[in-house]
Amino acid sequence: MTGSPQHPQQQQDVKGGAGRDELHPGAALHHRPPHLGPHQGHPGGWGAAAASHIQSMTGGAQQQQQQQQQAFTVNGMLSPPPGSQSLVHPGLVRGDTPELGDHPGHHHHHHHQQQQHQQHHQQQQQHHGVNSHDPHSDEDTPTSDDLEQFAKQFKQRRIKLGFTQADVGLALGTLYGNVFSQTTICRFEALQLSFKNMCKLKPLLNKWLEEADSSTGSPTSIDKIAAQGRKRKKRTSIEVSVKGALESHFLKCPKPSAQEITNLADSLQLEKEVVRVWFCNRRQKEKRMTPPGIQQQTPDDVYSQVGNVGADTPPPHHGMQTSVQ
DNA sequence: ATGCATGAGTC
DNA sequence: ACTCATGCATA
Repeated sequence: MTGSPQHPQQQQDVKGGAGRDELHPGAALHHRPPHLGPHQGHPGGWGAAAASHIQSMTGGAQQQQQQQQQAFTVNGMLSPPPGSQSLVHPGLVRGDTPELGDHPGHHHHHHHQQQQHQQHHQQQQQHHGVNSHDPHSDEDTPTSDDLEQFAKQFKQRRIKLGFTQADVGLALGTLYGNVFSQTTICRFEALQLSFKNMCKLKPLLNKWLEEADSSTGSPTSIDKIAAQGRKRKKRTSIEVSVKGALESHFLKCPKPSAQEITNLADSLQLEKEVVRVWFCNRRQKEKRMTPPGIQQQTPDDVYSQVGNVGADTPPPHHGMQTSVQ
């Protein structure tokens, strides 16, 4: 056995078809210190929402868009833990805006509605009177809507250019010195990062877009940074039944104490660390732009609920649907 | 595309 | 110990 560990890392990206060689960053590297914006203290829940669910397939320039849809109607009316900030569940419904960069000419909308609850404001700090509301400006802090637009456009162009998410990650390394994995790029496109994180990555990816666009067909020097030599714990696979139990507890108490965790771990026969990490990750998920529980409204669905219009459309339905794709 | 995991920075 | 950014490994 020769032992060829071939790993079919097939991505949904089409590469090679566009005759893509190594892209060459003729702009060399600008040393840009990765500093975070001093604003946004803690975007625990940015509670931003882009309400736009009028999906219309105009034309045929519609790229494949299949995102995750964790079907889990979470926190319908759970009791907020004392002392902790109440979980704001942004009823964020991602809508597809048919107007993308490839559609120059008509741009009409802008309905950014920042629904902020009792939480302290954490974003949208535009003063100094130096910035205007220009969605194309990369100077001011973008809004959730802008990020959505950008992410969509980014994915489209990336695919069009024949680059994979991994390629972009490496390219960013050559351009800025900051390499990113396929995972991060993927999450950016899927808006699965926190608002703050999205804002940080947007300029970089935007720059990459310009570069890739300018030097179309130009070669690049792929930098392969291999800094791998760590003993990473094997990924623990948690059974679905156990996951269900964890989720149930999460709904009750998203932040269990150490004792609770120990207790839970014992009940489920899992390591305490595993349980602790699970809760941490679960909390992070809630804070993403596309929080679990949201369901994308497909054009078909809009007809299924038209019989409910006219009222306030109360969402007191707490059903668990296990539909993941 | 996503689940589990690591580590730096905070509280 | 938690949050937050990020990624390896895996489905």
